[in-house]
Amino acid sequence: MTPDTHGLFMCPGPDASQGVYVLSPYGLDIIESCLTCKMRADRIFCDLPTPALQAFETIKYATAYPKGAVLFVEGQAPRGIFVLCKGRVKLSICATDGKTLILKIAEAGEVLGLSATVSGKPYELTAETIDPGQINFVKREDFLRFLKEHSDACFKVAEQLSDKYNNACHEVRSLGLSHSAGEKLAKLLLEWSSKNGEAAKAEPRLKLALTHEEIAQMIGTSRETVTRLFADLKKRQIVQAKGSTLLIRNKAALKALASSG
Amino acid sequence: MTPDTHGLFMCPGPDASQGVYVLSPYGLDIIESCLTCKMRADRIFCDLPTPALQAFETIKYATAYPKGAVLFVEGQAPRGIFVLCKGRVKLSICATDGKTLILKIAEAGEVLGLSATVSGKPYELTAETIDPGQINFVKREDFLRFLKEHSDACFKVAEQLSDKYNNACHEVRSLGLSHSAGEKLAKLLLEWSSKNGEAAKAEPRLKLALTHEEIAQMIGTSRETVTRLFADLKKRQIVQAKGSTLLIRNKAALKALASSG
DNA sequence: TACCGGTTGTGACTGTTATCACAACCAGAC
DNA sequence: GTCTGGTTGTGATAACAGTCACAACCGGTA
Repeated sequence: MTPDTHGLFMCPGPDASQGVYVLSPYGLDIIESCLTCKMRADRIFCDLPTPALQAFETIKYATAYPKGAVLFVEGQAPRGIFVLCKGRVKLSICATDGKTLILKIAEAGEVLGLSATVSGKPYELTAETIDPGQINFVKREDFLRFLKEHSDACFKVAEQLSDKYNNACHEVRSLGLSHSAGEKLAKLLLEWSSKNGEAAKAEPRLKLALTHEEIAQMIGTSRETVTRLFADLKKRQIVQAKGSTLLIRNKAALKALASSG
Repeated sequence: MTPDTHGLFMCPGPDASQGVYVLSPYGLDIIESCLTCKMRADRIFCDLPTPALQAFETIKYATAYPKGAVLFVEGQAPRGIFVLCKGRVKLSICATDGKTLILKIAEAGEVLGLSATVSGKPYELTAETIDPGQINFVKREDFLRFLKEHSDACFKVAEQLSDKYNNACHEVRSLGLSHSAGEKLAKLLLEWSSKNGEAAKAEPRLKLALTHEEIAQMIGTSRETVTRLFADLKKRQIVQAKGSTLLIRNKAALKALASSG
C-alpha cells in the first residue's frame, strides 16, 4: 500500500557478462540474460526470435525485488513495463476509502503495466510483489521503439493484452453475475484447484497461500464472511483443511454452489 | 439473445466500384471503402497508412445490419473481427440463469471480437446491435495474416486492446468497489454526462436511451432498484427528467453519491 | 375510441451480508 | 516460559437490495 521511491530496486550484482546466473541481494539467483533463460519457451511473451530478443536484451534492466515492493500504483503515469521472471505479484485496485480488490496474483512470465505503457494512460492497477522475485523493467520510450521495430514482439504484446482482457472479463463475470459471496468463493476455489495438475483428481488439494482477508478482497466481500463461508464448507464436509492445504472432498457440491449461489 | 445464423448479413447493394456510398437494405448509406471514409481520422483503429488500408480493403466485408442482430455470442469460437462503422452495439455477458450484465455500449470506430480473434479463445461476450448500422467483418485467418504483414496495424490492435482492458478495469472497479447500487448509478450517470461536450457544464444533460431494465443490467442490480433510485434522485432535486432527457441539477451531490455510497 | 405490450412506479417481505465487538488462537521474538 | 501482532472464529444488529405482486402509465395501432 505504501508506494516506494520509484518502484525500481536496481540490482547491484556482479558483472553481467560473466555468466547467466548471479547472486542477487535478496538471496535468489537472477536470470541475467533472456537469451539463455531456460524458461523462455514456456512463456507467452518471452518466446521471441533471436534478433528481437537481442534488441530486448539491450533495453531491459534485470532487477531483483524483495517481498512487498510496489512496482507501480494505480493512477501513476506509465513508466514502462515489468516482465515478471520469478516470484508472484499481487495486482489490485483500491477505492478512496481504502477498500481493496485483488484482481489477480500474477505468476512468472506475465508482463505487467503493459496496457498503460502501450496506451499512455495511467496504470489502472497497483502491482506489489508478494515474495522476493526478479523482474525485467523496460522504459516506456525504449519499449515503444522496440515494438515499432519488431513486429513479432508487437504481436506477442497483442496476445498478452488479449489474455489480460480475457482475465478481466472473467473477473467482471464473477463479480457481476454472482448472487452470493458463497458462489464467488466456490468459483475461486475451483479455479485454484484446477491448477498444478490437480484438475483431473476427484479430490484436488490446494495451498491456501492467502489470508481470509486477502481472499475476501479477491471476491469483493468482508473478511468475516469468508471465515463463515469456510466454516460452513467444512461443516458440510465439502472441504477439509490440513494446515495450510485445503482438500476438496466434494467437488460436485462445490460446483453446484459455484453456479447456483 | 437469440443468435442468428452466422452473424453475417451480407449487403447485396450495387457495385462497390461505382461510388463510395451505396444504399443498403436497412435504409442507411453504407461506407463502401475505408480509403475514402470521412470519419477515418477520428478513429483509433481505422487511421492506418495507405498500404495497410489497401490491404485491409481487400479482406474486409462491408455489411449492413438491422437492429437487434447478434454479431457473436459469448463462448463461440472466434470467426473474426467486426469493425463498427456506424450504429451502436450492446456488449454483454450472461449467466446460465439468464441474468445479463451489459458491459458497455460500443460506438462507431470500435473493433469488436478483437481479443478473441487474436488469442484464438472463445468470444468472451455477446455483441448485439441496438440500432441499424454498418460493420466491416474480417475473417480470422485473413486478419491474422494482415497483422503479420502490417506492423503498424498490429500496433493499432495493441492500442485498441489496451483501451478495452482499461474499460474492463473500470467495470471491475465499479462492480467490485461500490458499496451500494446508488453509488453505481451515480457513477454511470456521471460517466454518461461527461460525453457530448456536456462535461464542462454545471448542469449537464443527457439522453436516457436505455430502459430501467437495461440500466439495471449495466450496474448489476434489479430493475425495481433502478426505478426507486431515480425516484429518490428526483425527489432530492439532484436530477430532473424532461421526456427522455435527464438534466443533472446538482452535480456535486451526484459526485458525493458516486464516491461514498 | 378501446386495446395492447412494454415500461415505470410502489408496497410488503425476506435473505444476505456488512459492521462492530470481542474472544480465541498461533507463530515468532525475546 | 511470556509477550505481541496478526490471524481466525462467532454473536448481535441493521441496512441494503432482490423478489413478488400489482397498479399506473405511455405510445402505437386497430
